[in-house]
Amino acid sequence: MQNQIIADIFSRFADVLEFKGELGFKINAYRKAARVLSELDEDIEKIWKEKRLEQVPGIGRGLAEKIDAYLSTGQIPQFEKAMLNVPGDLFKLLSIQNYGPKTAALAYKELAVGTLEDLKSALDSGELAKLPGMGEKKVENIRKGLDLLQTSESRISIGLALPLVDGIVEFLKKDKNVKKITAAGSVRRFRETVHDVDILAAAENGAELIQKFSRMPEVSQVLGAGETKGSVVLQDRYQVDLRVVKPDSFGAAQQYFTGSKAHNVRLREIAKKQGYKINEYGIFKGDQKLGGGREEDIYSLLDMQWIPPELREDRGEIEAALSNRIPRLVEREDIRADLHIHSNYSDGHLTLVDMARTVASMGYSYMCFCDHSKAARYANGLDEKRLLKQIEEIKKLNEQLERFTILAGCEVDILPDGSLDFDDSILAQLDFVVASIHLAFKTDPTQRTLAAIHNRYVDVIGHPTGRLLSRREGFEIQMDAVIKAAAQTGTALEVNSYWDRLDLSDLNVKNAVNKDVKICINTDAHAREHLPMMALGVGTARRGWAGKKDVINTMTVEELKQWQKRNRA
DNA sequence: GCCGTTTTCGGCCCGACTGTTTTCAGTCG
Repeated sequence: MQNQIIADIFSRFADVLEFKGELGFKINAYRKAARVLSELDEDIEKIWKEKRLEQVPGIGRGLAEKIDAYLSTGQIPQFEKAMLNVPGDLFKLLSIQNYGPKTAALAYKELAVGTLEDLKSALDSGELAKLPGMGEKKVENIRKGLDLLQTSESRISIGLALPLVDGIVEFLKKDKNVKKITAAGSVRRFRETVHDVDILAAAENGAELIQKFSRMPEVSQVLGAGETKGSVVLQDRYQVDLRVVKPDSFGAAQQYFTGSKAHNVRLREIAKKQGYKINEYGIFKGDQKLGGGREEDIYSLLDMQWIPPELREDRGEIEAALSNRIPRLVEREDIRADLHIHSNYSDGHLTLVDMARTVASMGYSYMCFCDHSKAARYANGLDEKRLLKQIEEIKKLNEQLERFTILAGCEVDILPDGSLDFDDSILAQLDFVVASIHLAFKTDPTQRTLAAIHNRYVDVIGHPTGRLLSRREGFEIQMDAVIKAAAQTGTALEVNSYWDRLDLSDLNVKNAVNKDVKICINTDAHAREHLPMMALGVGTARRGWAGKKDVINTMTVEELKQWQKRNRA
């Protein structure tokens, strides 16, 4: 798929246009096309061959011609030409806070600032300060922006951002001035990684609260602090923004600051057509404020369903809400079991009984131990003998339990030749089987996964793409083929909730659910503290439009056993 | 650049904060 490559080209071209001072609308057109392309589930090359490019939203005649040029010759002449007179490091330079396209263009023209090193020299020598419109503070802010770029995390995993938000919310909640407070932005939408953390509060005295916020002990830098908006850096790494509004605007502000930007733009266009105006203070007709205290006010006045935050990405949710087709998404409370949990039989930290007790205390009605198989030597994987011993121990534990069931399963390795690490005669003795790739990532992961899907005992493919958000791309696996095969056999695909995995991703979930493939949301917990990450997996599944019926671990244990018969019979 | 039950031309979301201004431009979300 060349979709992402072309999306990146358009996105870079938008930067170039911005640097050259082109019209904002044109720049937006490129950015929108880049976003649509990167989220498209169909191969752009196929669409191109079938001459359907202009049917893709955001692609018109001009961009279709550029895609055509790229796919036939590997080049876009306009882009090559436009690249000639821009700084080599333009894309890095533009990512510096407080150093926008206008300033970058001026510094390039006057001082030939083309790289991060050039910029640092121009700052140190005082040359930058001599440019028109530059003052002492502006220069200082650019220096801060450059420092921040080099020290801060560019994107934080949702698994790290959520606890950060919770901590700040708890701290600010103690202020009597605060009427309401909540996460907003991409954290509320449960994006897998976030650029910064947004918090929204309702209070009468905004300036006072923002002062308190900017003086929190973890704050290492204050980027701004006004009456409604404060922005700080925590521990030199994480940017956190706080917005404060009056209580009667809280709902409108929640809508506004939850985004996404693309979602909001669409919503405001619709509002405008209907004669309304939306901003962070409310929804208005003329000078009259019609609502804003509750987020539902906005959507209902526009004659559409309220949209869960996880769907607000302009991926079809607005059309669905206008025609009453927003699905009832899976919720954390729907999850009856965690079906991929490790014990100290392999590389988990707890004994079977200790882990089972903890899982049971979380309100689940059953669970499954899935320890590693023997090929996973680094993880103390189980051979046949130890696996059978574990099955026996689980049987005995079940005899002592009421109203909670432990399933005996395994996370069996998919070997480089596509076979599984245990024979079918062993797998047949298990209650539940997750099959995963842990080694030889470059050895034909697609064919190996397909082979595992076709094994009658495999219930779920574990972390199907193998990605680690902070460390590595997934292996090169053809998800469309995997989804198609899973649809045929009824095999489920895992949403692994571990903060660094979130695998499947939201878009892959959406594609799978569209093809009626079942999802299994698991924590892959190796320790007690991993269990609450179920919320991250549920958030990811919701972003993929998954409903309760799409998720197998919302079933009762009896229903699950019935479901397994589709293959095993 | 895209797009069209107001339009094939003329629209294209809306506001806060900062700094350097003396009424506003640049940046950001």
